[in-house]
Amino acid sequence: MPKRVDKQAKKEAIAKDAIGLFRSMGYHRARMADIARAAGIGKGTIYEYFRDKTEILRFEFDRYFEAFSQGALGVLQPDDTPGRQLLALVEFALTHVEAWRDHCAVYMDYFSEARTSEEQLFSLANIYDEMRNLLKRLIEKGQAGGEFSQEVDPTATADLLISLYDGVVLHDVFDRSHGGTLSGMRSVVIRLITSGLFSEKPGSQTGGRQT
Amino acid sequence: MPKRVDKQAKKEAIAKDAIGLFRSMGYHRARMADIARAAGIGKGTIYEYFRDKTEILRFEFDRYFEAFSQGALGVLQPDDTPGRQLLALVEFALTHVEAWRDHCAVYMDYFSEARTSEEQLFSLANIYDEMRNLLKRLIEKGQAGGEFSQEVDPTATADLLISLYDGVVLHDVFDRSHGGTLSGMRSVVIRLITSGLFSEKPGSQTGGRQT
Amino acid sequence: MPKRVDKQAKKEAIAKDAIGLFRSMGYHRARMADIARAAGIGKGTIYEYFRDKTEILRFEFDRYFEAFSQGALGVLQPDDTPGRQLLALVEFALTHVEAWRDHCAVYMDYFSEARTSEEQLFSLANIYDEMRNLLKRLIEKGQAGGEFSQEVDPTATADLLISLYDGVVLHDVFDRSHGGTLSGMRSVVIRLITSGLFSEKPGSQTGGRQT
Amino acid sequence: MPKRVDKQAKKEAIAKDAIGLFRSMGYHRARMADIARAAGIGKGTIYEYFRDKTEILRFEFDRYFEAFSQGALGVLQPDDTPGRQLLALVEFALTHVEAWRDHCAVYMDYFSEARTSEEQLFSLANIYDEMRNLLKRLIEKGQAGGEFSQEVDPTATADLLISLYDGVVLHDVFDRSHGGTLSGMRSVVIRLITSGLFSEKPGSQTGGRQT
DNA sequence: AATGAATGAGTCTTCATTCAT
DNA sequence: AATGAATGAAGACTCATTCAT
Repeated sequence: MPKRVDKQAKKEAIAKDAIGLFRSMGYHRARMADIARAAGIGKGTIYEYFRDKTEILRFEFDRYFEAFSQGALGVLQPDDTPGRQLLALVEFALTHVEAWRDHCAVYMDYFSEARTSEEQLFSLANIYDEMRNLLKRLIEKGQAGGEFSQEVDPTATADLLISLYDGVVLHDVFDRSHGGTLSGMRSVVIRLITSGLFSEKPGSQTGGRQT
Repeated sequence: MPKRVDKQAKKEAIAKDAIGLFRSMGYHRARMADIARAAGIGKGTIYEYFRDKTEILRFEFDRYFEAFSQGALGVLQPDDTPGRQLLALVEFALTHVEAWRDHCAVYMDYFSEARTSEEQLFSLANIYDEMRNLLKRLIEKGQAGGEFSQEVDPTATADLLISLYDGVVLHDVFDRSHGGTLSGMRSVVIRLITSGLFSEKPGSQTGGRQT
Repeated sequence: MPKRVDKQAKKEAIAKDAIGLFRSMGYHRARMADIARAAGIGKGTIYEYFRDKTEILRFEFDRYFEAFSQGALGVLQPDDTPGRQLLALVEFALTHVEAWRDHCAVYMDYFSEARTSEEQLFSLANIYDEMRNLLKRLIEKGQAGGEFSQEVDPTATADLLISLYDGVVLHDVFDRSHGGTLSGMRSVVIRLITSGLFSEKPGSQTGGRQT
Repeated sequence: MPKRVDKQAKKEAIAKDAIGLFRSMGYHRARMADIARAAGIGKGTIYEYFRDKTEILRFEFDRYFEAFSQGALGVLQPDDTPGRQLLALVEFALTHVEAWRDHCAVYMDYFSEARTSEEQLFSLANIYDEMRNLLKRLIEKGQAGGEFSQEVDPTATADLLISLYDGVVLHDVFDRSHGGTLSGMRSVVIRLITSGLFSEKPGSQTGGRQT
């Protein structure tokens, strides 16, 4: 039993070091030898813990998404209104990006790999579906209770929110120079979701949107 | 006396075929031989038009971003209010995604490559800066005129909108299965930006969650 | 007939430009495109005058060796003693190196290519044989007349002189930095051949060479 | 726990096999696959020991020159006269050519490569300088002691001797057919250096041709 | 369990040569 | 005769993976 734990711990340690390397030099540029060096082990040892290079990526992103799922469920207070729950989710999502910065930087590599992988080992579609359904139900409930606007399509909105999340992750990688766009972005996201960018009396303004 | 060829046209044709291939099999998986076959030319001929593999990617994304920049400026009616201009930009951005679907699918490969490229030939930062400034000025003008909410930070908002765009591009790739999430997303995006997801009288509800 | 002359002249012009290029960047590093550019013609045009790349090399070194042969014969005054004739040859050989500096710099490339060429198109062996025989006969005649030392083997001596020539050519390429070793070397070579490096009364000194 | 290998010994073994191959088929014609086969290893294994193809060449010629330097110093008996030392050096040099025949055959490839190499990693100039200085000092000492002729310039003479060596090396490659010109050449070289080719009383004869 | 030496399939890239114009 | 666009065979080099120790 203690051996098992050690194995699992070492596997996680290797993967963590690998992700750190992927972040700094990219998944494709990082060679197995680099990963081994970063993890302070021999090259062959990696294969005692991972079938191949992509499995390291998969392993870490399974953890990433698992943590996201768990965390998302954790912030949902059953007694809250759907609106509050949605905002809690958004809040959590941004926190998650901050807490998993290394992974976010590798997000594109992961997607890129996942998209063209021959074996459909990557469960991206599932993860998306899961999140989409969660959000969809939330929105529908909110619409039923009159809290959310009736005008939006729940599925499309769910997709939009996921896209927004993906975009924030993606964008954050490139604007590390800005010194972290995330902190400033939090309140804007909340504002956007609650009442949009326009000032209080939207009235006739929106009606005129040109085709 | 030698063979006459429109070099520019052929270069574009090769790159276009290459992007199509990158879309279907991914940038890294596509070998130069595949590109040559897809373009109906010999392997060596590619090098008559491109220095190396990455230059194909760069070339096409320069076109992509150039088209975006030009198109974005094109939809801005000087007489419109900032609000209308912003909505026009959003509208255009979504159209652009639809018109450049192949490129969008390769977006991640491009970013991934650009991020870790040794040569800093990729002008991603410039493009982001350009768009950010454009949006920022628009928002500031809108705030000055009372059309936009005073509560949001212009820079953060610009970042958010760019992120939203990137996210839509990124996400669209994976939900091709859905049969195009874009069409449904358009109205939601407009709604989100104009008045948020909540119904008209959100009042005090949101205040509770903001940490 | 005038056309013929033009062809021949152009062929020589191309080859000359090519040799200049070989000198500066080496035979292997110089591409046909470089040669064409240096000659101010199209890439394909080279093949109107030369079967392939090696033929340029061969053509120029045929000229080099032909000029050497002709020149060598030219300086041989039939009335001179073999000793004077030998010195005249040495004198000429050094002059030849100076006059064909470009070729000398490419000497190694030529030898290297000639040595491993599949087709035995290169007439190096013939040239060596010719020169060896010329020198050998000269030395034998000189020995018969008492002018040359009886102690040396004519064939070995002929080889030595050829080696000396090759060495001077080879060495000269690398010591361009010295500002031309050739001028200073002339008198030393003459001295070496006439009476060696030791002072007049060699007597017992040479006898003692160990092993 | 992993395989134990004497890296240095294996590196030398590979390089030795490679040089043998270069001798028979030339440096440029030998492909990495050929080298691998000759060394009885896999293609990739070469790169565990050498950065690239030229490094094999460099490595072996560093050894060649190092052995020459060491050997040359080894035959210099401090008590000997400069004349005897010079002859010992000549003797050694010819022995060295015989002992390093493979390398001599590749000499031209090496020079050719070294001359046009972009990286100035090849230390040919240094080696030449070192030998030139050694010889120069020797000659000067011999002149001071009256053993060598005062008429020759020490530097030019040193250059001449180096050239002679280079020439012998170079020439030997092409006359393998002769069944080894070296043995016969030894006595001629000694004779040449000690007292030239002419018989004892050259007197005024040489004076007439100079210039 | 751990290792790193060995491997060769795979990839990009080069460049002499051809040939349609 | 002249050209340069096109080509693909050839070659150097990479790197994930294996396996003997």
